[in-house]
Amino acid sequence: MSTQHVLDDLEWRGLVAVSTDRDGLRSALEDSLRFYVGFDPTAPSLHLGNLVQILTAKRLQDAGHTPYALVGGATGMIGDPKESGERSLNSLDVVKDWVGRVRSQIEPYLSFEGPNAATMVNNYDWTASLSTIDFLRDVGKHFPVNRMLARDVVRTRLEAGISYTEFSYVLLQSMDYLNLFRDYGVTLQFGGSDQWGNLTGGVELVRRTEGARVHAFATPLVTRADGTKYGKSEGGALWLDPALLSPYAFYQFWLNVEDESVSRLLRVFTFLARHEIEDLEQQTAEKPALRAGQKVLAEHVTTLVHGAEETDRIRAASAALFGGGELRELSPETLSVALTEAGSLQVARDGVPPLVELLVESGLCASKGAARRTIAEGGAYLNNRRVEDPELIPGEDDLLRGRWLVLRRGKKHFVGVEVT
RNA sequence: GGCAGGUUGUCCGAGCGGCCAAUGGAAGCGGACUGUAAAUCCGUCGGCGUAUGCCUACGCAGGUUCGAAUCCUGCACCUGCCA
Repeated sequence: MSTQHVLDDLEWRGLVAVSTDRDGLRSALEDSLRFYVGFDPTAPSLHLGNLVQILTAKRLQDAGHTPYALVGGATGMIGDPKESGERSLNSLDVVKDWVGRVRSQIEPYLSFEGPNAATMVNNYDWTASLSTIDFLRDVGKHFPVNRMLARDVVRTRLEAGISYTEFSYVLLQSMDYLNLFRDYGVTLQFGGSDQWGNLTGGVELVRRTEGARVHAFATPLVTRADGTKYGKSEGGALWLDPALLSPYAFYQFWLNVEDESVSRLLRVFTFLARHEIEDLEQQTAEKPALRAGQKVLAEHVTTLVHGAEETDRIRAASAALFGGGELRELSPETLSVALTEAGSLQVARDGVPPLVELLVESGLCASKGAARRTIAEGGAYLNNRRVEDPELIPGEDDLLRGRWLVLRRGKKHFVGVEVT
């Protein structure tokens, strides 16, 4: 696909935060190799952070390498230790359900045909029937506890407490690498940088048991320019499942990315060529107000995740709502598409409630108290005009095209009300 | 096992009998400025309510008191020191 070394491309995109022996990795990637990346079903959907791994896998596949996408039916039953504290265990049924969902979220991005077709694997297959004795003898023996205790996550957790279950997680993931090496000849694993300890655990296990040198690298954590996590201000994780985060909200997230991060995110999340990205970077630097980078980023990633048709509708919706034009002049079709994308609710014509209640019912405000506050602060708008009377009941005159009301909280939260 | 200290709102962290829905910081939310950006400034920040009103809340369960986040008893968990 490209004459450029795939490692150069990954590094240029900032996707390699840390790796095992770089020269070794480089020469390993000269030939077609088999690699794997794992996803634990710890939620009903994957999120933005996982998308980095999925896209990185695709980049490697496009470069001629063979992907093994692992879904952690076993590791998901355990949960890897995170700094904030012990996880609560999920039942086998829940995990199985999530395995299916996660799996179907990964599949669209990889090719399952051709000489380097992808394979989906589930570590439950080689873990479920493993006996404790075999596990402790064959795997446990290779893990010095003093080394395990030295890991950052573990050290942090020693204060607050960590169960043996989570402490043992690294053994399971390392065993995955060993299995995939033995069964499929996999010689590269990558993951998020918070997985580095687990990645090297596998590399070391393969070295100790098979005497083979395999590779690993970690992608950086995707954060805001100031280092904080994305998703916080959006009121939740940035899910890929449209049922958990509407494609409209997904698109808006990208469109609102701060200038400082556009370049980095274009590199990580798009398949645009280097010169196209550099061009956008220049535009962003020269005329940031046009937000050329954000627009391309939003379109590209939304198309990738939710498809071109959906993206078209969202673009139309965004233009209608944020365009600054008179809402009354929008065609019925545009209005309907825009408000359906942004989110809407239906209300009976003879029972239109006062503004406070509309704000709550639409989900724009969490409670009546919050709605009153918003109105008092001047943050409530009907059809893009500020409304200061909490008891106002929208009438016939307020209806756009005879049936729509556009409710807005703050600068950019819209909800449509369809009066039927 | 003994001794000492801790457990407060989304998070951190004050309060130590009434003036406490609870100081302060962070996050969040709204406004101003701008570009649906960042930074900054201002406001707001448990629920219900037109209300000086009611309800829920300071680890859990009881008790003392006219009145408790604040005092007492028991329980759970955490931390430190000694075994």
